[in-house]
Amino acid sequence: MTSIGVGARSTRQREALVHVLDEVDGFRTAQQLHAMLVERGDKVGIATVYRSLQLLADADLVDVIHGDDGESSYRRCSTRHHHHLVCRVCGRAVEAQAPAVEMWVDAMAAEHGFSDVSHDLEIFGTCADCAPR
Amino acid sequence: MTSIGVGARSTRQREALVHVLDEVDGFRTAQQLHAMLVERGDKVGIATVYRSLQLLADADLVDVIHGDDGESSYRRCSTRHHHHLVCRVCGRAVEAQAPAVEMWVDAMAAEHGFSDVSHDLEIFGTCADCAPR
DNA sequence: GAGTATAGTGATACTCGTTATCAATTTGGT
DNA sequence: ACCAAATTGATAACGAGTATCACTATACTC
Repeated sequence: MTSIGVGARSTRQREALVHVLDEVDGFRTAQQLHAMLVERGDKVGIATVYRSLQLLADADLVDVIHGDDGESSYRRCSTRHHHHLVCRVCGRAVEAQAPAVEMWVDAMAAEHGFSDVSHDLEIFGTCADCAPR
Repeated sequence: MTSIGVGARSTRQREALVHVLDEVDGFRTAQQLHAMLVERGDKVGIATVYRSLQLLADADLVDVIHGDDGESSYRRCSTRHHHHLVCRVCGRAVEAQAPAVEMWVDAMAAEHGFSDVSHDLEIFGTCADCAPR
């Protein structure tokens, strides 16, 4: 059994990436994750990091957020639908569910005749640890 | 008085961009807007389009959304806080306000000790006109 | 355990959206 | 009209992410 997905092979590189993802509880960019792997002594190419992250994302094993600068950040998380409260400074994230939001979104979309609806809600702030005293 | 912001000069290029933005009610990428300007016969460099869009965005005169592919789209809109229901196909957007969401977000952030909180909520779907029959 | 089809890897070239550079031009105020 | 400062635009540069392709590792079969 692999931690990646059905039909995907278990390789040293993928295991290492999953291991690193499990070590942090915040969002990290592909480049940051690659740097962490190199620092740990795991030799993994940057292309493999991108490919594996895409696999994980497709399997809903990691969440992806798109920053204002267009760079994507990744984080291991639960598979059921949820939103994030993300620290702008350290990337630490808190998962949250909001049934009220889901309902409002669905009603909104239905009212305007939109189908095949999805949504994106991310909350950004500065966490207590990173706040200037 | 300029339509761009305080301290900014009113130039032919900026007026043309604002004009084009007013013509469409959906989100458009910088490249699409540039193409529209060229088609209209307005000679504007692509760099100026990017610079002007950034000015408008900083002045909260246009909204920006970041697609999954990292490309940004822009749309002229009201200055007060709101969310969007955006058609994936044609870019058409409906503005909406959701006090319930705002309240949930604030409560959520306070509960976890986050400060300086902002949020992003975009709803994507296929509008009635673009839906396959 | 050896053989093998095939998925995965990685160095690198490439794409493409966006930003920086900088000389030439335009604007707003005097 | 004059001038300082802002703006423009052609183009070079940048950077995240993807495609290429020869080589390697994995999983499966016998």
